[in-house]
Order: sequence, then C-alpha cells, then structure tokens
Amino acid sequence: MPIDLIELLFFAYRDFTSDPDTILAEFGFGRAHHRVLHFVSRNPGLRVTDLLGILRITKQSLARVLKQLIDEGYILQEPGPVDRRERLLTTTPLGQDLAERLTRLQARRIQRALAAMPEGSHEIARQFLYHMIDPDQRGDVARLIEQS
Amino acid sequence: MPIDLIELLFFAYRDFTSDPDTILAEFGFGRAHHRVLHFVSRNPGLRVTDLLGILRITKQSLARVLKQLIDEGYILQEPGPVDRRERLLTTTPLGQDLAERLTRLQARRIQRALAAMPEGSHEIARQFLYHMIDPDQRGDVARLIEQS
DNA sequence: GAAAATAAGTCAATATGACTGACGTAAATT
DNA sequence: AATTTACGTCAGTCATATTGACTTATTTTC
Repeated sequence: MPIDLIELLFFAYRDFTSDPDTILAEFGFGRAHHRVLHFVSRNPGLRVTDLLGILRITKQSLARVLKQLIDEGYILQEPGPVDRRERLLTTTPLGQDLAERLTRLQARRIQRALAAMPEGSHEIARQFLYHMIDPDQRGDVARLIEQS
Repeated sequence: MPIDLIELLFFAYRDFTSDPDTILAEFGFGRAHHRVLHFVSRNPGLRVTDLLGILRITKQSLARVLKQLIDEGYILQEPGPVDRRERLLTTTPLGQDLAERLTRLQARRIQRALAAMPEGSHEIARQFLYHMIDPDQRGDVARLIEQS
C-alpha cells in the first residue's frame, strides 16, 4: 500500500498552501479568496456557476468571498453579452497583480522541486495528479487547464 | 510556469480527501478527526506534542477532536512509562479498523493512478511530493514515514 | 404569450476547524 | 528549590463551510 504517498500528499499540500497564506493575510484574505481569484484570473469571463462547479462549494459560501473581492476592487462583474442573466467575472489590474504574485510563489516551489529531479519528472507528476482526479471530472479539468 | 501542476494539485487533493469524507460523515467525524486517527494509527505511542508538530495546529484545536475520539472509543491514552507527564496515544481495535478502512480507500485511488502510468512513477511521485515540503521539515517527515 | 427553467443574489441559522491568550497541574530537569 | 515541560482547559473569536428557503431577472419551452 502506497502509504508513503498518502502522507506525502498531506505534507506537500500543507506546505504548498502555506506560501500564499502569508501574503493573503496582509490583504485580509484567506484561502477561499485565493481560489476564487486564481480561477477568475486564469479564466477571464468565468460565470458564477462555473466557479461553483470548480470549487465544489455552495453559492452561499462563494457569495461572501466573491463579494469581498468585488467590493475591494480585485474582481469585476459584468452581464453576459448574450445571456444577460450571467455575471461574467474578470480580474481588475489590482486583482491580476495579486493573483500573479501568488501564482509565482507556488510555481517557484514546484520548479525547485522539479529541478532536484530527473528529466521528465514534470510530465510524470502531471500524469499522477491528473489520474488522482475522479474519472468523470478529468475532462472538465483538462479543458480548464488546457486553455491557459 | 508550471501552472498545470498548481491547478492539478488543487483538484487532486480535492478528490483525494473526498473519499474518506463520506465515511467520516457517517461517524459524525470530519477531516480533523481523520488526520489525528491516521497518524496515531500509523505511529502507536505518539505523544500529544508530536501530533501538534505533525499537524501544525494549536493545542486547543487538537483538544476537541482528540477528546471526541477518546470519548467515543477510537483512541486510547496512557501515561508514558518513563515520563509520566506524557500521554501516549494508541488506537483501539475500533479506531484501528476505521483508520485502515480510510487508508485503504485513499490507497486504492493512488494505486489506480499509478497503474495507468509508466514503471517507476511511484518513485517519481514520491520524490516530487517530498521536494514540495519545506526543506527544514523534510527530515521529520522522512523519519515519520520510514518507520512505517 | 404563458409557463417553466435557469443564473444569480440573499436571508437565516448552524457546524467545523482553526485561532489567541491566559491559566492550572503534575512531573521531570536543572 | 526553581524552572521547564507535557498536557489540559477556559473564554472568546474568526474563517469557511453547510442546508433550506425565497426573490429577481432573464431565457427557454410549450
């Protein structure tokens, strides 16, 4: 049994999320804000429904953090040009800066990890994490990541 | 920038933790209980201080979940034979059963992921996750995992 | 054109898991 | 004898999440 990977996943994720936490705290934000900001930043024009599906949280949980991000000028909302019921989400320059700053921090940790490893490790890590996702979710995730 | 791995880590961890969540809910437990039960199960005789260091939470956060696990007969406490201030933690048969059931569930997901991948992927995944951990924490983690 | 469905927002109440800071007790170490 | 350590606990707070119900605007369906 791959108990080593079970435990390593816990420790790796614990430290992986701790990098942004420090910066987020300065802004009065938490991890929930980070996740919203990240996916909006990477997918401009995302709808609220899409975000709920990605994060797998309820509308009410999203509402509070999204409202804060909008009120404080990190995220913009505008009605969909075709379907005006939709509120398409984009980052403001301020929001984009913060999102990129947090992404760089997490990317650096990953790059350092890969630098210490054999050629081709990025691809293996990608495959491993991809196959850890529920099979019926993989398509959605692949589509979301590809377009970036 | 390895943005793919940033996002894949999020999705992989989201689904990885969702397996045990279903079972835990039946017992009225949450993820915090799972983490405590897991590390006690894998490291019988663990001290409270050790657990605090592993989980990186405060004594107060641990207290509630640990008390529940003890009160409901999943974990046992006994004074250290040498240093009687210590409370060494072990699982009861009930606790061990639950811990192993949850571990099997997470192990199965990992094994299925690895089965779909080239030979040697387990080792690469291990290295990747290991290097994602803060350098100054790696020794502790390695020691914790090895003994199992 | 009326009815139904959808996208989003909101209200109220609640649970879980975490935090800070302070204090107490027993046992071991200096 | 004084200090440190291991553990437990009290009180108050915060962040993130939940369920369920309800409203509004808009689009789709019949």
